Amino acid sequence: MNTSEDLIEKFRNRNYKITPQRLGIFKILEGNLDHPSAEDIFATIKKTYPTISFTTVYKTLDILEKMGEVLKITIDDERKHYDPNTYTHHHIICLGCNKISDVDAESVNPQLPDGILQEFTPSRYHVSFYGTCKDCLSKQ
Amino acid sequence: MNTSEDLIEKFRNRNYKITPQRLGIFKILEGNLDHPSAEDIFATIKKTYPTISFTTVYKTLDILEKMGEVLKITIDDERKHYDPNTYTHHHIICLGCNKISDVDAESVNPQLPDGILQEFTPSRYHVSFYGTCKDCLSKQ
DNA sequence: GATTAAACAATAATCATTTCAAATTGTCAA
DNA sequence: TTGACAATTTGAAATGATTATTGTTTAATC
Repeated sequence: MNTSEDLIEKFRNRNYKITPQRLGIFKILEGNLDHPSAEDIFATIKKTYPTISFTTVYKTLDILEKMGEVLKITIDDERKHYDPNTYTHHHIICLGCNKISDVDAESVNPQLPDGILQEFTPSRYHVSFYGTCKDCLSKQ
Repeated sequence: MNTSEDLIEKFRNRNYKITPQRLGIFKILEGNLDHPSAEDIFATIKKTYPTISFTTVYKTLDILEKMGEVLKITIDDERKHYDPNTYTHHHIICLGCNKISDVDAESVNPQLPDGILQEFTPSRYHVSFYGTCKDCLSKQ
């Protein structure tokens, strides 16, 4: 997973400018395991950078996604989430509170049947587990 | 997978009315393997039922989803898709043309690690394979 | 056929996301 | 260190998917 410094370096390599806004977003993403939505990130950065606009957040996330430095997760019906951990892994989402947690890739091992391989060339895959978390279970 | 008659029966059991519009939607879904979006379904039914409104399509799909008779698929960034095949299975999506195809469940067999099972009670899972289809591959 | 609750169509509202034009700001060379 | 320029930020407005509202119509039941 990238540190802010990694991302600064990678932005420089592509001649993208390092602005305080972008730096703030990098810091929020650094080591983040919470799978924040664009709105979450906007709300967080606004505390230290009150004038930042939503557009800037979206654009920066878009750049990061196109660079392959964050993953856009579409497991939630409501909104998209961003994940700075680009190493192959999977997710479990609680149907009660929508919290998303990580599942390591090694243990999960889905197989693609031979028939499909003649029609498609897969490049990656993602497993979404749906269920109920401990907290939501105890509330029921 | 449900036939129109199955859905009529299930609607009756819940005291939902059978209208020509709903019947039209049932027929479109019957045996459908194309994973249509709400817009696709709207466009199709409009040919035989030009006065139908978008709202009616959404509401009917919403009822069907809540009844568990169709699945709402969120694997496409752009819009949601509906799948009348509610038997556990998975999907492969072409990154070139966004076409979604089915993958049978038996062959795919993801495992959820023990550690996670103490935190979450999974109820279902879904695997999304991403790749390039034969057609798009030949175009490159 | 009359009654009534449910479903319809039309329209407006909402929500996440994108686009746009103008103002601002990093960057780099002088 | 400064100035120029292109990239970036901003705020507002647009978009596209989806949901809510509201009168009108209709399916189901008698």
